[in-house]
Amino acid sequence: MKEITSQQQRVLDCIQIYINKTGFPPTRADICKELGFKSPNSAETHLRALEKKGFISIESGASRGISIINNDRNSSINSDEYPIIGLVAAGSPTLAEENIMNTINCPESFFNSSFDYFLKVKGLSMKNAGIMEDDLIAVKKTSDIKNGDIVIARIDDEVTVKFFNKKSPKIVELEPANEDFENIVVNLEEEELHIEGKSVGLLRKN
Amino acid sequence: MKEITSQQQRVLDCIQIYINKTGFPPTRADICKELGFKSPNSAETHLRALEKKGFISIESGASRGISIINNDRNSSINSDEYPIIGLVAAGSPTLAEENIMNTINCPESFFNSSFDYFLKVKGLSMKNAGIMEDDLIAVKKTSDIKNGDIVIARIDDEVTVKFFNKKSPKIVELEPANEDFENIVVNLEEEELHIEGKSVGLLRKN
DNA sequence: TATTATACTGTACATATATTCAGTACTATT
DNA sequence: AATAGTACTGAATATATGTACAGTATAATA
Repeated sequence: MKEITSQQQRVLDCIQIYINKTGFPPTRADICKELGFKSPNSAETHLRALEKKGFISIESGASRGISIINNDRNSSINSDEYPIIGLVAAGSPTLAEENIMNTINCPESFFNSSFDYFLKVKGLSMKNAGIMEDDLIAVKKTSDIKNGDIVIARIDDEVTVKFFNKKSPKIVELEPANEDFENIVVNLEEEELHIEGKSVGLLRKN
Repeated sequence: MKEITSQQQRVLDCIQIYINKTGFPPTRADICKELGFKSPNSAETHLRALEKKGFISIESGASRGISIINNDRNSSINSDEYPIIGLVAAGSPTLAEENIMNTINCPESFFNSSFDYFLKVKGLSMKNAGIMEDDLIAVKKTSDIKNGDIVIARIDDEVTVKFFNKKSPKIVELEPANEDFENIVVNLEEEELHIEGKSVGLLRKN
């Protein structure tokens, strides 16, 4: 699979959004309208490029004959198989194979936002937020974090799940939801804080 | 919602199968080809009937503008659609249409056990068990209950989610997981206790 | 330097498609 | 007996749509 360009990604996203919204794929004209193109051939050439690269298939002659090819090898965006990663005290929750305990088949639009993997929770530091040991948190890899979000944070090799609270441009507090645990105060000038992502959902099996 | 006729059901199934196969809805001609009709108007009239009865929506003027309206009742094909039922204080959590708030597409083997519906939780009586307001509990309709199971219990018209604890052949205690709530002691000789099912999993969107 | 890929505008046209109209026939309901 | 719904055939047509052709421009590659 070749690389996708940013414009081609825009077109691909546009198709997916259109299908989600209407239930059927867009025409060339629909894509032009969504993305501001003035010629249907602009959409056409992008579609042919996406087809050539294997991202979509186009039924020749048929109207709205575009379908998105699910290729889970490529991005985690189109995949229905989501990995479960164990929250180990030391080390970043990477998608490296040795950290993947299992996978779960799950619709892409299962939670309100897309997500990248499930994190298996250790400990009870977020107990009062209803996050218990062995719960699976749906994690979206993003740096778009607001105060009050439940984030997966890493300081050096220590990974934790906490509430995010930016007190000042320099100070971030990571707040547990359990009276037995203390706030973690991070001075961004002294320590490196990595936000691996945020929680967009939770799954529990019992 | 009116009743569907057998021919209309065939057309509806045909549309669903076509979408599953190709990724986009069929044309009138496609439906004719699949079902052996000789005139596109045969498909057209069935489509209009299905639209009138609320099974599909048709985008006027658009080609392939058919989309199936999600109605879990009509799910011979989509066995992965589970209803969400609101936990109302009064009344049994039935699958009657008026109680279904929404549906979720979910693999059948998503939790460790099969289940029948999602129950949307009201209140915080199971807070310490990690069950928060608006969480969705995956409920399996069963009477195979052990002590310690989280059950959906009904006494008269009152429905609650609690831990199940059979103290004696006559006495069942329904125990909340929140110090602000009291145990419900049920004397089976005096009151009727209906166990609607038990929790086999939990889903939270945030 | 020539070639290829990307990224568009603009026009044109064959055909794919929705949709209407005119019929026929059967069934159930009022 | 009249009306409405179902279940079709068959033909006609406006328009929705895919797709080719003719350009322009930029960037990267061989």
